[in-house]
Amino acid sequence: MPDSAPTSSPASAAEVLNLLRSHGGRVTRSRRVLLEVLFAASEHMNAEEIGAEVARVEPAVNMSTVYRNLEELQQLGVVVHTHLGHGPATYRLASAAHPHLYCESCGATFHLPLDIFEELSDTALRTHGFSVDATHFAIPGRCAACSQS
Amino acid sequence: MPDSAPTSSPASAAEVLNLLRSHGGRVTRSRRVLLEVLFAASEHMNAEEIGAEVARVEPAVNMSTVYRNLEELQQLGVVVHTHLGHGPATYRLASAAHPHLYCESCGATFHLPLDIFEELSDTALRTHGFSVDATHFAIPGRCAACSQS
DNA sequence: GTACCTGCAAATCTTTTGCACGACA
DNA sequence: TGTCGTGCAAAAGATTTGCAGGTAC
Repeated sequence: MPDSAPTSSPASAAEVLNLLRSHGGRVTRSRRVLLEVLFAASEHMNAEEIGAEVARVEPAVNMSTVYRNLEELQQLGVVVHTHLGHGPATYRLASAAHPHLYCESCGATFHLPLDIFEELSDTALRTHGFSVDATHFAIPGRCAACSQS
Repeated sequence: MPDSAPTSSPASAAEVLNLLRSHGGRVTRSRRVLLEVLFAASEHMNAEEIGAEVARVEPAVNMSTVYRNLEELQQLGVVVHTHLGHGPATYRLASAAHPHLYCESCGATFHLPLDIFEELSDTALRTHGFSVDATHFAIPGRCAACSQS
């Protein structure tokens, strides 16, 4: 299995299944449903939520299968995971990745445009030769409501 | 026990012990040694490393005691913890807190001056009323060496 | 003396892994 | 048919918690 292939972000579950096949993988029920869930998701979902959603269509999918398939899809570059503060990782399609603010007090999250990281990324690259990944961990802090109390 | 008191960062273990006492806490051997370890630390240490270091002076300190005391000190505002990528949290004196870059490939960390976050913090505050905590989670990415390969 | 701390063991939560069986190509 | 995927159960790692006994003040 190759490392994060720079694929041109597949736009449907069917395309990802083809990609899987072309990498020697097999198309199974749980993979098909997992992908449908991910393509239908509007919000971040953690592994358990994804498993629950998959189970609505395909009961008794095991969490280990969910984790293994999410890992597989991450290696194909189709899926990424993000850490929002403490607690379980959240997963989504790589094409939908973006930076987040995460309130450590109430758990609220806010989406940010990628360019908010521009200056920081440039500085990190210039001073340390370091390439910033702005989407893997949320920026923690306190939201407006929680700052007042 | 009060929430994160805005104390004027104590400069020695003895000062923190006084602070503890003034909050109804007691000065115990494990607390004294834990503080000495933290004041002597030049690098980030995770809970296990701290426990090992404490055990050199005071054998058989239990990890649960280490965790409980670290938590206590965080509530007093004396200690903070930082997450460097996946893996255990690292602890240090709040007065020594600063942002980090963390290489997801080799695990190397780089210290950053706080002002590298200035623009991002300003934007988050202006657009979302959000106060960024730049030290709680490291900025992930790839260091210069790992970017080449 | 009493409230607070500690050790010990067990529980927690998320994620990973070993193994034998079942299914896609 | 042979390889790959799955379920199940158990392990893993980091941290938390309940409880009974010990200690600072």
